[in-house]
Amino acid sequence: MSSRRNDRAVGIEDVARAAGVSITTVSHAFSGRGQVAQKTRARILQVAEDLGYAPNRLASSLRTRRSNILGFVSDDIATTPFATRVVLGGQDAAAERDQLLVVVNSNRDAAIELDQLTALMSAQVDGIVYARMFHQEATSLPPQLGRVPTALLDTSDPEGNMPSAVPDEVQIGRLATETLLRAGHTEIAHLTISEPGSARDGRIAGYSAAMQAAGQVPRIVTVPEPADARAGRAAFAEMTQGPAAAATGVFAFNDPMAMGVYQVAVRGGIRVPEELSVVGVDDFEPVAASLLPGLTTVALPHYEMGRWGVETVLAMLDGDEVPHPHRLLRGTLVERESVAPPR
Amino acid sequence: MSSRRNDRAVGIEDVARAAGVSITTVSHAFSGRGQVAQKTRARILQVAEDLGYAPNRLASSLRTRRSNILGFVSDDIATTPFATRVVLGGQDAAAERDQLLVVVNSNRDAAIELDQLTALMSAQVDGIVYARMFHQEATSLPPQLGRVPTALLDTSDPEGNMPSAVPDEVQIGRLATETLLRAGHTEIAHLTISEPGSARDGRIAGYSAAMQAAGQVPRIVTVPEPADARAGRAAFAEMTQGPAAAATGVFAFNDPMAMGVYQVAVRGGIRVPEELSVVGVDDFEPVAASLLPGLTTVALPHYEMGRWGVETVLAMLDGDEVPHPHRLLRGTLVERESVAPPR
DNA sequence: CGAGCATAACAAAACGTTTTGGCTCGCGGA
DNA sequence: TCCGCGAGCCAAAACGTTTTGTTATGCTCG
Repeated sequence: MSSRRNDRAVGIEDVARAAGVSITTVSHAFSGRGQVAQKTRARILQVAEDLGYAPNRLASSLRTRRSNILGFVSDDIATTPFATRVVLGGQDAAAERDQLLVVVNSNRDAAIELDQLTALMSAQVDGIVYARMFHQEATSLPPQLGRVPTALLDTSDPEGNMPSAVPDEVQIGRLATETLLRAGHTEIAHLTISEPGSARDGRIAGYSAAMQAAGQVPRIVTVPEPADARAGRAAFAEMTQGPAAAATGVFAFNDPMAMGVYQVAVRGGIRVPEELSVVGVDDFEPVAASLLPGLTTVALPHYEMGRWGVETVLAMLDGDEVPHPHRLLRGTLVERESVAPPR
Repeated sequence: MSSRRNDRAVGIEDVARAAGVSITTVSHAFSGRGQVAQKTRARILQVAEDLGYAPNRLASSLRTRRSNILGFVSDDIATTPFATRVVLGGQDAAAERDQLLVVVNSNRDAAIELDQLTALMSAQVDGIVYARMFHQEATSLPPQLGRVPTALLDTSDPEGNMPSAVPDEVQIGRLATETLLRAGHTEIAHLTISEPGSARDGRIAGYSAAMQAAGQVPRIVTVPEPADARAGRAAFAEMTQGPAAAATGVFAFNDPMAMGVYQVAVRGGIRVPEELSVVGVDDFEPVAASLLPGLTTVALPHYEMGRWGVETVLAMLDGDEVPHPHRLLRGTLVERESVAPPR
């Protein structure tokens, strides 16, 4: 009733008529492309404003062959909360550059993924950022990819044609370990999972390197489970029975595992951080900040990855050279209260 | 090198030429609209397939005045993890109906929100689902809204023009309370926040109603803080000092607060669920499932809200009557191990 | 045997922009 | 006085579809 929903929206022609100029001139006034007198331009803009004119992006996309839409496809946005942050980074970068971001997720179903990719292509997206939250390994990428400028997140292109960004897992492992070393710990255990993967392997490598550099012996405890609180409990329990029982510092593969460590520690009367220092990886707020004491942890560069993804695709569209065909993004330390000097 | 990226994409005209028919006939063959002989149709589809033809949605949108794009605007997708689930519900519903969903979020900044709404309108979205994760109160909605079919989530339209859906907070409060009652508890406290809001108020109402119906006296403990683990700790500590000290069951406003209860309980040597039963609200997996013991909690109908949103907008576009102008969505109980009969 | 009628196909207009290639002034210089 | 030129504007062609209105081709029926 209030708004006249059924009226044909006001178009460039209405503005032209109202301003007493041609369509061409209105277009020029907006884009600043041709020659249009200051006075005319001002009048046109005013009229457009009055009429509430907003250019129809569909039409202009059709003509310019540029939709200003980017696709963001992820294999899992639901179960891992980190996905949210990479999407967020992508959205922010897209918004800054006036692009629309269409986020689709396949729930790890290859068939769905293919459908969605075709849907995106059909919608004439200018580019795609493709994120693999789940299996990070460079398994075969969908063939649809690459018909349009594409950037890869959390995975890489076996053929090396597409730019990609992943977290620098080795640096992350080193940073976590060094945090404990710097606090004065010498007996430091790394609790992780047994299933190989670049996150696991890299963090182990970083941990080992840091320990060796400090002249300490690495002690790695693995459990054959998904990396959650239960795994943390199991790993910590196992640690206290083995050669790493004397550890005063624990580097957990991720925050949920660190949470598990807290749980068995508190039950065993072990106080964090007085008797046991722990550091995690993720900075998954609802967990890390809620823990008591707050968990010191290495934040993964998820937001940055998202940004990098759309910025890179945009750069490719502009014809720019992509500076880093494969980029490692650093983790950063978030200090809370779970690390203290050993007694 | 592999794909010819710069070639003009194959269009309907290429298919027509290759199949030896007119553009019109190709279009008909795809849409099933006009009269086209079975044989011709089959040939056209085959040719299209061979050529890898996919219709240009931009062009068809322009012509049909239907973009098949929906906007999903949320005021906060980042900090609340629930947002993810409503977005997911929306995405699934959109994918099923072959719509693209553009998710934008304003981080609670009204100016940004306005920009994004204009961007969406300019992109000719067919409809909008507008979610208010943050302040649920029906504060003034942006005027841009309603120029296009719109559904509201987690808020409602003061003027009653737009359909909306919110969680049935009263039912949720009642369900949580009844879970404890059913287990045999009679002394049940409700830990919540002091700042009014429909979630808080509704859950209090549901709690009180359930208690009264059971002939028990409601005991509500409030703390003036954001509803996180810290608040849970504070509320539980306060509870043990007051008239509710004898409570054997606790209904926490949400999962993080329940987590806080766990924390002070374990420190006080109170065992969950043997000596204390607790139920939360959210079913925020990474917390609820990780807690030890697993938290029994009422899952909010977020995924359903997301679905409802896009389905409702789509129904409006189809000209259907919307059956529930304002809809209450029920929470469902997720049973884990934090509830047991009192001793 | 011709009128009437499906069926199958097509040409052309439209959707709302951008862009190319003019056209028309008015003015300065020769 | 005429030419050349830049500034300012415009008409029309594209972009890739859908849809409207038309035409051609048999067939059926009276």
